[in-house]
Amino acid sequence: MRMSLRYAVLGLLARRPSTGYELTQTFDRSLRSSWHARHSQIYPELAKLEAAALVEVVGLGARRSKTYAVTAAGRAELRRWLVEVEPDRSQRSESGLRLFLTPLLDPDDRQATYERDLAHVELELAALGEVQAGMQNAPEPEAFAPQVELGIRMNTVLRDWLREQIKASAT
Amino acid sequence: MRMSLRYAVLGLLARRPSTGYELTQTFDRSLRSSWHARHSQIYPELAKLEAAALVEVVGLGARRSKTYAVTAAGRAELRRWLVEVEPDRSQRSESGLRLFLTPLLDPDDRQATYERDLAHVELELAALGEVQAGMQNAPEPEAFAPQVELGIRMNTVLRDWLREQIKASAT
DNA sequence: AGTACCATGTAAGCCGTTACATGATTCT
DNA sequence: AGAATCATGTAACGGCTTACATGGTACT
Repeated sequence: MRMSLRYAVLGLLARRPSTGYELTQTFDRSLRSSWHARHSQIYPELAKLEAAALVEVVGLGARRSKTYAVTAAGRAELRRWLVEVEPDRSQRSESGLRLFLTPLLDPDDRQATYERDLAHVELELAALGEVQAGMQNAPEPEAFAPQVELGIRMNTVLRDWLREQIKASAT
Repeated sequence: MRMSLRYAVLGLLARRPSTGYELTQTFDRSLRSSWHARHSQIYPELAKLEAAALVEVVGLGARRSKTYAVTAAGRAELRRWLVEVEPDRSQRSESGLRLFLTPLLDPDDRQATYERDLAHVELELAALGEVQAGMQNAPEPEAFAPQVELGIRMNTVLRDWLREQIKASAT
C-alpha cells in the first residue's frame, strides 16, 4: 500500500478541486469502504504534493481555507499510477478477519455476531441506495454510478450469505 | 484495526497449534484476502502472547522450532474479542481505491485496467475453486466451507461487474 | 456571550514493512 | 559440498492514529 494516500488525494482532487477539510469528509463518506485518512495525514500530504507541483492552490476562502486543484503534472502522475504501476492487491479488513474466525465460536455466539454484521450491512445498503437515488442531480459526474452499483452488489451478496448462515445455525 | 494482529494469531492457533513459521504461511494463504503479516511481526507477537499466558509452547521440533497452542485464557480472550468488542469496519484496499478512481481515466486506459483486474479475479476464483474442491480430505474442519463460498461469491460479483464495464466501454 | 462547527496545523507513539542476520535440515 | 528450504530472530524506517493546539465564522 505504500504511497497510496498520495494517489487517493490526487484522485479526489482530480474529481473536484477541494480544501483539505473537504477531502477529510470525502474520505469519511465516499471512500470509507476502501481507504481512510485523517486530517492530520491529509494536510501534510497536500503540502508535499504542492511542493512537488502535482497540485496547486487555486483559491483562498473563508476561515483561511485553501482550495487545491491538480496540475497537469498531477493528472499525468495519477494516470501513470493507475495504468502503469502494478497494483498492490493486499487488503486489510478487520471484518474479514472476524468472519474468517467466526466458525470457532459456539452456535449461540456465532449467530449473535452474524446478526450484528447483518444489521450493519443493511444500514450500508440503505446508505448506498440513497447515494444511487440522489445521483442524477448530485455534483458527482454520473460516471461513478457503476462504482456505486458494485458496492450495492457486494453488500447484497454479503447480506444474503449472512442470512443463510443465520438460518443454518438456527436449526 | 488496533490490536487485530493479536487476535489473528490467537485465532489461527485456535484452529490448530502451529509454529511461527506455519503461521506466516497461513497468513499468506488462507488469510491473504483480509489480513497479512510477516514473520518479523509474528515472532514478537507470539512472545508477547506467551508472556500474557494466552498461548503456550506445546512442543519443540526440528530446527529449534516451537509449536504454540492457545491456553484456556487465550480462548476466552478470543471469544471476548469476537463477540463483545465492537468491530472496526474500516478497510484498507488499494484495489478498491483504484476501482473508485478508474472513471477518471479515458476509455482506452480504463478498459486496460479493467482487463488487468479481470485477469486477476479469474486467477483468484480458480484458486478458491481448488480450495473448495480439496476441502473434504483437508486438515481444515469443514466448518470453514461457508467462508470459502463467500469468497467465491464476492469474486464472482466483481468478475461479472468488470465484464460489464469492459463490454460497455467497448462501444 | 456562548456554543457549535469550520478549518488547519504539529507531535508522540504504535503498527507494519523492508532489510539485516543467523543457524539447521534436506536434497542433489 | 553446495543450494534450497526451514526456522527464528532484531533493527531501521515509514505510515497511520491519537492527542494536542489554535483560530475563524455562524447561529442563538
